[in-house]
Amino acid sequence: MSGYFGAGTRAPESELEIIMSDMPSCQFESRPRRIVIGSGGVQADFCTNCSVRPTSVCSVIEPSDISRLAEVAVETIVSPGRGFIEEGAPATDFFNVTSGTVKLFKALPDGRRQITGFAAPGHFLGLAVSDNYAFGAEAIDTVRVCRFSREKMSELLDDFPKLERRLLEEASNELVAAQNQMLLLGRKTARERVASFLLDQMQAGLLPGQPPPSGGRLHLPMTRGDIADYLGLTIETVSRTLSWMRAQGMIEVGKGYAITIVSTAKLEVLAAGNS
Amino acid sequence: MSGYFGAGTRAPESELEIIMSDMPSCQFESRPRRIVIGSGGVQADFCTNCSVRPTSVCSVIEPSDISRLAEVAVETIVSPGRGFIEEGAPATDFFNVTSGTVKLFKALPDGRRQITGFAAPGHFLGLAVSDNYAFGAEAIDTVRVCRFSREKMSELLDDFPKLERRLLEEASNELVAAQNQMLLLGRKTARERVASFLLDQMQAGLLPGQPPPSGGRLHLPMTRGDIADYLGLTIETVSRTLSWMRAQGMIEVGKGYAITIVSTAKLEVLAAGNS
DNA sequence: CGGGTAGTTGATGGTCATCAAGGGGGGTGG
DNA sequence: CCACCCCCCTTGATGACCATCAACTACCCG
Repeated sequence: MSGYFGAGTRAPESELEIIMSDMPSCQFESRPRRIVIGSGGVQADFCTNCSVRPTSVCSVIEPSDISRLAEVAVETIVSPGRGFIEEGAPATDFFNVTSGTVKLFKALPDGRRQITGFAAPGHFLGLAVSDNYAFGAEAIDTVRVCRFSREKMSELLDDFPKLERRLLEEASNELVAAQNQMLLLGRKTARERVASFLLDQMQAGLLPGQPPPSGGRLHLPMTRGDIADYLGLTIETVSRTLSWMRAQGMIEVGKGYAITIVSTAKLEVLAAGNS
Repeated sequence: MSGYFGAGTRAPESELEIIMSDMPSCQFESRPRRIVIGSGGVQADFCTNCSVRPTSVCSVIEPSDISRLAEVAVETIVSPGRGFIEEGAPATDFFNVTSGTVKLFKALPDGRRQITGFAAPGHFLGLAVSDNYAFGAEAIDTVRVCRFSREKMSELLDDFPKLERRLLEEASNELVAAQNQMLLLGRKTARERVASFLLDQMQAGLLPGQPPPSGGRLHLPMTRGDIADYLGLTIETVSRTLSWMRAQGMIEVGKGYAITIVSTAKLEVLAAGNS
């Protein structure tokens, strides 16, 4: 319970904590400054009213047992650019994303970085057998997560076998995604990678949770740099490829983080591996 | 039970089946010709004497319940170059590798292939939520696998909660490996990739199961082509890189599939990301 | 208005893929 | 037994794709 979450003092019964952004850029070496606001008894409806419960691992807990869940969950707000899991640090907690988008990554000593995935609301984080986190996690926009201590989670697993099966399902899904990403990183060209990425993002938007399905219009929360680190490319190549796709009439690139997919068909041809 | 395993007739009580290599090269489109040799009642010691049980998921089943395991397991021999899981085919079975090495892969329509992992004895295959396999699997050398039908496996999971936890552990380990591989594929140079691969292979050799730990001497069962498809490179680049490492005094390249690691330290410097 | 971040576009170069040729080993059949 | 073939591997020559370096714009915030 000490360890990564640093030197802040926390009333054990608190139910909301905030990891503030106190530096302009994300220097991961610095510990996040945690500020606790609000404290008091645990609310019984804390989980009942959770917007992502239907789509998250928590859905397997019966309503009658929800209080058990609420007892061990600590809601945490992480501001944009803030890291809340440090690669290699002792793995003390599990997390469940309830809003916002998280990037998961691994890094080499010289700073090269690979984003291994983006975690949207409903996503469960921290599956690792080792005592240390195998990856880092950082908030892209403002993120809310439910935090569970490892011990408490272990107790929950003992009491709710369904939870374990659900986690296995979650892990299996991630494995499939990881295999797809390996194919992308190992064998696809830059154009194919970007096309695959855009289609995946559209797919993710159509799923439950997340903003409503809008006709080909994407609002990507991540920067070009994040996309590059996810696709194993550079910022420039991502930018150039998007420009090329726009010139081909496949997409429209709006201001900020908006991209509109004009021709899903053309992108699919690309993503499947034709130039 | 029909489906991928083709048109062979099998006595339901048989306990050993063989997937023969009946073609010089591995044409995956052809169904493996399955020949059943030996039949009769299930042996109680079938699993008790299994060499990989201590290191596989089966280890969580108590000796008193071992017969339950033996009832649903079908031992299968797959000859070199034979595929026994086809990407996209209905996922009817799970597998547990008991000897030999398996390559797991995904492919693009034009034939580009990415090997997502090698499965050594003790490895559990087939974790997928979907009704179809997300990857293909092919024997590198002569492989023995224990095959479990999906339904029977599901029953086992209901009866042995420990099994589920063990599978979750297995999946988590694979996820960590997949994340490492994404970092490798997305951000490492050819030299770094090959160095990482050699070190990983040495590590795998030191683990329980597998041949005994020998001083830096590796016997890689896979071809250069497999290594290339695993590392996202070409055969030529793998070959050139190995030659370069030999010239640097890092390794010795023996005949066949033997490689001796001379300087682990130099390889580690490389793998961590220095040129 | 100045500084910082994010993005786009251009010029150039390096890393690795591609094309090509040749050697060595294991299998089969004459 | 040797010729032949096929596969695997190695090494060389060339070129493409994408990274790197660099300049410029837009935007946000003080």
